[in-house]
Amino acid sequence: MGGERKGNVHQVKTLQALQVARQLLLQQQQQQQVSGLKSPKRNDKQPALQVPVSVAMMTPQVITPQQMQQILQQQVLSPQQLQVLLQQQQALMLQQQQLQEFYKKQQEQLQLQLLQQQHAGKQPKEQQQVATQQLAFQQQLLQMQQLQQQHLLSLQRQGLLTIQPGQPALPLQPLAQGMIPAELQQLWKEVTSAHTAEETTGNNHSSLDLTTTCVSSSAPSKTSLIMNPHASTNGQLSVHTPKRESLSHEEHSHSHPLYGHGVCKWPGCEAVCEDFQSFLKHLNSEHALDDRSTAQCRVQMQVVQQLELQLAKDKERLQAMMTHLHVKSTEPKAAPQPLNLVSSVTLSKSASEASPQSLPHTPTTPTAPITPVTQGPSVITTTSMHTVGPIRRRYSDKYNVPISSADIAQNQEFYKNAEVRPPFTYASLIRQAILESPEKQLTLNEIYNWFTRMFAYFRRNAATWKNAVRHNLSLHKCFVRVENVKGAVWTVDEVEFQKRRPQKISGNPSLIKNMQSSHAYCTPLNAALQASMAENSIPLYTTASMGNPTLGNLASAIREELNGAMEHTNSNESDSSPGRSPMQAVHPVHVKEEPLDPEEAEGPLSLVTTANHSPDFDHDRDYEDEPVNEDME
DNA sequence: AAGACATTAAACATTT
DNA sequence: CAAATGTTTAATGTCT
Repeated sequence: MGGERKGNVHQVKTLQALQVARQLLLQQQQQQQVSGLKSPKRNDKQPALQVPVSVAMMTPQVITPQQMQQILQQQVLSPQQLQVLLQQQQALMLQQQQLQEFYKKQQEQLQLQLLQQQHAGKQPKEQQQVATQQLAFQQQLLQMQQLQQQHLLSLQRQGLLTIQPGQPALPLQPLAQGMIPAELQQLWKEVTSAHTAEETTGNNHSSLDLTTTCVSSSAPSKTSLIMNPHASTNGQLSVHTPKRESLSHEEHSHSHPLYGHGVCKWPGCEAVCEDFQSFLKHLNSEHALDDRSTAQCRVQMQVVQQLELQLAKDKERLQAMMTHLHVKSTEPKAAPQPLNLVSSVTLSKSASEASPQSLPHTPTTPTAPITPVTQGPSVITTTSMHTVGPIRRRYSDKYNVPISSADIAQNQEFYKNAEVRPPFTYASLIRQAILESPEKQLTLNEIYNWFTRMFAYFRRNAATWKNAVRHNLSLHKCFVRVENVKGAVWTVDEVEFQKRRPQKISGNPSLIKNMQSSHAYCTPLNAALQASMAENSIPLYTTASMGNPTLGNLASAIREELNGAMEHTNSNESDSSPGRSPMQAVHPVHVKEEPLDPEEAEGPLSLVTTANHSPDFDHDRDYEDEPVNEDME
């Protein structure tokens, strides 16, 4: 039964550092989330409550803030994404405000009527009638709001969120506590019941009352998640009017969360209230517990929920990252301690076990001698370095586990900074370097640069690995040297390259899988990718064309849905969506069939050359200047 | 246990 | 000539 992974304080903190925006909304929850943790899964030896704490402590020690930042920036949410999110929210707020104003007027009139009637005789029945009228307005308003919300949600989804059907809003309570006064808590409950039900279940509108009508609906087609962002599953705002009966209008407002700096903090309302009294007055009059407020509240809840989900995911991811990093090397340079492989063990649980002291010495971890790996079907690809190819399995992977790396981008970043030997063969790396270049050809020196740029590990022992690179270039037929005006450049003969792959990795399906996942998206992009895919996919599949990318997307979409990971969509190409059947290997598009003799044919590369892949990246260029390496050896 | 590959190291050969 | 590039050969390890 598990409780998903629990959030960890430290993670939250880290996130905050980077994402100030989110912080605002999350602050409250964060504290409560910690306390809200329950059922600490099996933690080896610590009491449940300690878990989060211990983890919190560990982080800072293990990873430097800079590192974390880098990681977070790339992985979790790009600043752009954040901005988008923020903007959207703001937009929503504005809209709400406008609507409110409009609505306010309407209401005022009604209120007047109400008052009159009340005056006459406090007849609840009459009120009800009036209320009915109000409902008409409210209904409209709600509809509009819902539409807005839906829009927002869909946007969010596109940009960075996925709401998991299976994951009911995390800690609801905290949420309520954090920002909703007592009276609203009731409201919350009401809403929640229906809300959660729908969130989790899908749509059962059974409980809807007024507004429900328009919104929601649309059976969430999983496939559409990615492809049609508009059909947002969560879009269903399932408005079920809480016809709440009695609410304690006695807001024990001590320090009201809705009041601050002399302004009403009700979403979309910024009414200025001189003092607390006037605020209360305002609150009662303008934000009485009516349908409008309810709707607003709901919206807010959604927002919060979204954020919470996001946070949860990010946390999880962060956890995985930390675990991963913790395992491999604590810090880029001089990593005396052999890192503990500990954590990696169970990603899911990582949190709990992330033992307290991240100190160098491995804690009594049970799973001592484990290789750093994740459990599931992990992948190796890297965003930019889409799949490098054959993995160099050596000491480590006896345990058949492929290599960790939840996120590609991660890896890349990771290798860039950590002096960890990349698990790929020289040949693969060289090929990767070449294919990544706009011209698909590099001079030896450029290859060197790529190595040093992409891998911290290769910033040492230059003589050694450079020799290896040279050796590989000469040794393997797949690398073809092409004379050039100002020298010679190296290119890759994909056919040749593939020729020798077969027996190698064939055994590892997961790898294959991985590779492909990345294709789907970038297919059109550059041949390089395709080539890389081909490489992995092994000759066997080569021919099998996957035809429509739709499938790919679909598959990944579903996949995503399951995993619920998809925020970093923006990385132009590539995307790490694990999963995909091996048979869908995409075959290299331009690949020429016949292996020509590398001997005198300078054109072996014909396969690749064609691609005029977008020069989007010139990044290669800028490295020449910097002598980076050399120094050391 | 053998064979295929990788990685390293190093001797040479060629170019720049 | 020195350094950068390329080629080769060999020893050693890792897998399958």
